[in-house]
Amino acid sequence: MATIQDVARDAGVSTATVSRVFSAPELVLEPTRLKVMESVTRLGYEPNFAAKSLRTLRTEKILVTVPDISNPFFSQVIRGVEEAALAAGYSVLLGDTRHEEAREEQYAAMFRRKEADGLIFLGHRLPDVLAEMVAAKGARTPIVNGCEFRPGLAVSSAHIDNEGAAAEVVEYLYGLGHTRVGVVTGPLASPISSDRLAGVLSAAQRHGRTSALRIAVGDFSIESGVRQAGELLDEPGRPTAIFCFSDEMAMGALEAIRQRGLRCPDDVSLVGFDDIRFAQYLEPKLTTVSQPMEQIGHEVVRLLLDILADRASALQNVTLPHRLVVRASTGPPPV
Amino acid sequence: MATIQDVARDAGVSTATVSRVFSAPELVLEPTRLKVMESVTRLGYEPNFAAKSLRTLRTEKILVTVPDISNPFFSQVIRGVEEAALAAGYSVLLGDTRHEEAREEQYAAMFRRKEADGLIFLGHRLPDVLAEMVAAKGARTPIVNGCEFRPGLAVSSAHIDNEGAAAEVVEYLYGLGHTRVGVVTGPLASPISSDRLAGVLSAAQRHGRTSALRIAVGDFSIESGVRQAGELLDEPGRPTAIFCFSDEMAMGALEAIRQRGLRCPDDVSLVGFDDIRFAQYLEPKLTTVSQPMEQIGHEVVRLLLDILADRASALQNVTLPHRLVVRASTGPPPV
DNA sequence: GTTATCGATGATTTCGATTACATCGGAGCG
DNA sequence: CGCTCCGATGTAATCGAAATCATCGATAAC
Repeated sequence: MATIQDVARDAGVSTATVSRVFSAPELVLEPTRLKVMESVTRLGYEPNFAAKSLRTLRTEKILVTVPDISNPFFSQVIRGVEEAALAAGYSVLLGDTRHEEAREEQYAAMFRRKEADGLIFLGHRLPDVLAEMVAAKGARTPIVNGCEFRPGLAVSSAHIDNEGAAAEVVEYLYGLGHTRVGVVTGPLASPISSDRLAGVLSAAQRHGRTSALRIAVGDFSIESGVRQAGELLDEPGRPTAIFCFSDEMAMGALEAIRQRGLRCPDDVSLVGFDDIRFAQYLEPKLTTVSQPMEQIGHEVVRLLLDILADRASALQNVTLPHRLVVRASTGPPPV
Repeated sequence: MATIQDVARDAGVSTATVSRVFSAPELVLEPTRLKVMESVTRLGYEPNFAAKSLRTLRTEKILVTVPDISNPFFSQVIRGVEEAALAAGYSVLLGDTRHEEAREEQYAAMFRRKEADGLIFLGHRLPDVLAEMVAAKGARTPIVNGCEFRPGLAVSSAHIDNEGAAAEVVEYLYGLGHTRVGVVTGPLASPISSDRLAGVLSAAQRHGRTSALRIAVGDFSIESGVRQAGELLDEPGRPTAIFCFSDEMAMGALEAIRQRGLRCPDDVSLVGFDDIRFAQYLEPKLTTVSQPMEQIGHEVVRLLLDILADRASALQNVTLPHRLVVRASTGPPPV
């Protein structure tokens, strides 16, 4: 592959001029520019990325870590990230952490090695080395959190009002006449789960129905939905409505409901969370909380670009709008 | 951030020794190594990636382009790619092309700029600039194709026997007694679709039932499944079985079946393709062709690593095993 | 005892671009 | 007419690590 020297020699100019043709064309005379461009195309020159990066200390890459790329919720967020990043001239380095701390740290090391200009993490944990960076550089650290919001982390973030959304769901179920509500949460270590649970509890409290709540802890997977919803259904005083903290778990719950010969929503109402593309094609179509997944992706990139461009002075924790989408999986409780 | 010079000074050795501690520790005496390592940890040194990359001409990155990351089939393949790449010390640069040629070319340029050591593309198109590289360097070009197989492209690939699998499905349906079979394909420009269609046609021919076939062209999306399957169902002489070339389209077909008050499999049998995680949680559970998605990801990385390590002399087109998974969405035709 | 050999380490060049600074010729001004 | 200034371009330092080649002391061989 031709280098900038080859082009300079071929065009009879200095390397500085060739460089300027790319990075500041207004500084070079049109005839010179054309001469250079001709050599560029003839030799098939492309600036070497590593050399440029070494000199400028910029990689034009964003590292995105995600707990599970095969989860449609995350892959949709990633899609938004990718789109916004590309539009701003950045490309996306993907890290699937598989919920494992070891991998999170592996990617943290990549970031420290300056393999990316910024980091977007969609999980809830921030490896220690990165927490140190944040502690040292504060709001100027190019690290942003997506989907989750944990105040202690001291990084900017974009997410929905998880607590409010969950409360809304419970209010909605109470409004339909349900009293015994089962909840399948995600791992409680993540704010995404604990915030939603807080919303559930506060709604239950408002209605004095805390004791009629049944809580089961899942892990956002379909299988845990089958299992945990199944346990709720098998308890005496079966809930007439189940609220799962992800659509995937709701798919599992639907399976558990069917396995027991029950019908949804006639015997058990079901609510999911996320509104992944498949939610509206389930049978029955799933009532769920819609999250603006691509928008979260866009927003999180915007926050990061602000930091990278030194436009961000303070932390920003952006709350994006959610929406309860009522479909066919919910109805009044059986009489 | 500390540089190699800082460490060398701090440890009282030359930069060469520090470098060796990382890249060839067996060449340096244990006491020296420990002394260096101590400085490394004290200063929090991490080798600068761009500098290393410039010198070695390697990026330890694999660029993966995919037509749609939010498609569970692709995200599962990506998962396999990511895993295998990480295990080999590579990280993954993700490119979502959204089926758009412009984006494919944008990523092709990245590859030419040497932002990645190798390219895995999961679509069916190879941008011209890359085709030129392949033409020039032959089987040593670090470009590999996943999921699809187009002989003309002259790159190694990993995929299933799409033609055989599709033929198998049709044979299975004929075996159940179906005679009028509808097929919803993907875009015929991609071998993934045309190969499967070829399989369908050859099976139909063997049974002399070509004229009873109904073909509709979809685009792999749920919505196109609803639409195209709907059209097949509305034609006179409604098919008693529908074969969709993706599970997502089968989900759409299921919706179309329900919209018409028909039941699956009693009135219409349904077969999908891919066996995405959700297939077995649909109602009815979907009969489909299982593709080893993560394995395709692993294999494609292996092929690429072979090329990068200069172990690959000839093109390899690896066919991985598929499996027809019979579930509840298929049965004998109505009497 | 001299020399070839080898293992450990250091000095220096190199990778390919960016960029601060230098240069040079011509326009503008008094 | 001479000086300043400016626009266009060139020169050369620089980014941080890797790798080649040089060095030096010690050991082994004869």
